[in-house]
Amino acid sequence: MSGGFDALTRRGFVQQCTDHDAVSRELNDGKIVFYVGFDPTGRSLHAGHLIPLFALAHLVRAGHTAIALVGGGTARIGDPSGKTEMRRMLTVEDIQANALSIRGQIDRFLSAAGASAEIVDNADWLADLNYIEFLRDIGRHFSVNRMLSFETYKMRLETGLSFIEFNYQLLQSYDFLELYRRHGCTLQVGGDDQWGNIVAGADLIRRVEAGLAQGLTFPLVTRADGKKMGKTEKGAVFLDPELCSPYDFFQYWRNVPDQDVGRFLNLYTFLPDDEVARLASLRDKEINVAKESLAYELTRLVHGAEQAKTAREAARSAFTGGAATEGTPELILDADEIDGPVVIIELFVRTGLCGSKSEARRLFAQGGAYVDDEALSDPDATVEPVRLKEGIMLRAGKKRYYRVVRA
RNA sequence: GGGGAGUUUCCCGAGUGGCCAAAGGGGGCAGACUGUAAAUCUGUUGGCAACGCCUUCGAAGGUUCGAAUCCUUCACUCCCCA
Repeated sequence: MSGGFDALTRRGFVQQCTDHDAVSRELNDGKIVFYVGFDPTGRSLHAGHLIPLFALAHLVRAGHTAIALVGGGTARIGDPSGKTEMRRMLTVEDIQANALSIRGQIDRFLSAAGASAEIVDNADWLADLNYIEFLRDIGRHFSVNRMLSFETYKMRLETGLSFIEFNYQLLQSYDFLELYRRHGCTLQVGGDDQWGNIVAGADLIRRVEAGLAQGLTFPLVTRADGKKMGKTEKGAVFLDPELCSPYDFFQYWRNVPDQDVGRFLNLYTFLPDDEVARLASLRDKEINVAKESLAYELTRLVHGAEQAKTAREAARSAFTGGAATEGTPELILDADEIDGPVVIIELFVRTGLCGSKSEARRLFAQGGAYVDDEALSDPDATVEPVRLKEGIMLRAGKKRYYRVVRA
């Protein structure tokens, strides 16, 4: 197995390298140990973490050994890179719980992707560090002058940077050193916002161990329409099905801007190059086929083939006229809470289709409320209990569906 | 430690005693157009038992017929000096 670097390049994963020649040689012809870090600042990974996960899988498939580092130690500090404000501090318990669930997600994704990685937590070596020793052994290698010149700190110097966050780079560099020592890890990969931290780590290894380590970053993916990648009105596109249902996950990718389709197929699927090229060349209406493939492939990797098929079918039937039943979110009403006609506005609110009754009234007034594909305008409209037994399909606007049934 | 500026509805940002549920922009939602895309145009955007009522302008008090706007204390943020 080889050609790891070429594969990454071809697919658009390479943004910057510390030493292009060395990195490409090692990844193409050698077998190395590399690592990528994930911060457990939330309970679930989200769309933004997919790039490192895919890159990791590509490299493992090419014969390299991967370490996925969960930053249970560094999460206690917060990475200022690319941020405008300090993050809310999390409790140690939260971080541990997050770390646990993120480990599971990494495992699940990688096995679906036909790869594997050793998962480590930097809390193991950071949590009990001795401050004085750390300053003497590690801190002395860092120049404040040089750190301040890094782009990642520029923004924060405008708005304010606390000392604790300023230390983040030292800790991440120390991680790299620690993995170099323990596992012979000679490459760190990560998003381009991590460039400064990665370079600092490679420097530290050179200074302390006289060793040679490299770094490689991925582009920070943006959308052609300028919307934030992996963000919807409701929040981030999480991998956890409880935070973002497989259907919503599927729909997010199904609705990506045209211009992004080719690039995303390369980054977010393992479809072979020629298939990607074929799909990416589709135009106009046809491009919807490509979008569906993108959404299906990615949903399959994250949620499994069953969920992916269900989501695809639900989406298809929802948008080709007939309202879907499977895969559409469903609200089940207890029989004993129904004792007469039910006001439909209430149902829009209960299902979460509308955030409040006022919002629901507005929806009705603007002609965006449907029950079983019939537009409703009367805000006082009700449904008979008999009909609820069969189940009714609520719809808000063109894309949001919810099924309501009486138990 | 000293001095200064600030904290407004999802975000940015106006508003300095009644005409303020609070300008404008962004975002969101809905409608038209479409390809479940983009762009564009229109409407809408605190809540409710809704021509009225209730809650909101960092927190708590106070002045006033009446406060986002004035006073007091507290919290947090930023800037300058040490």
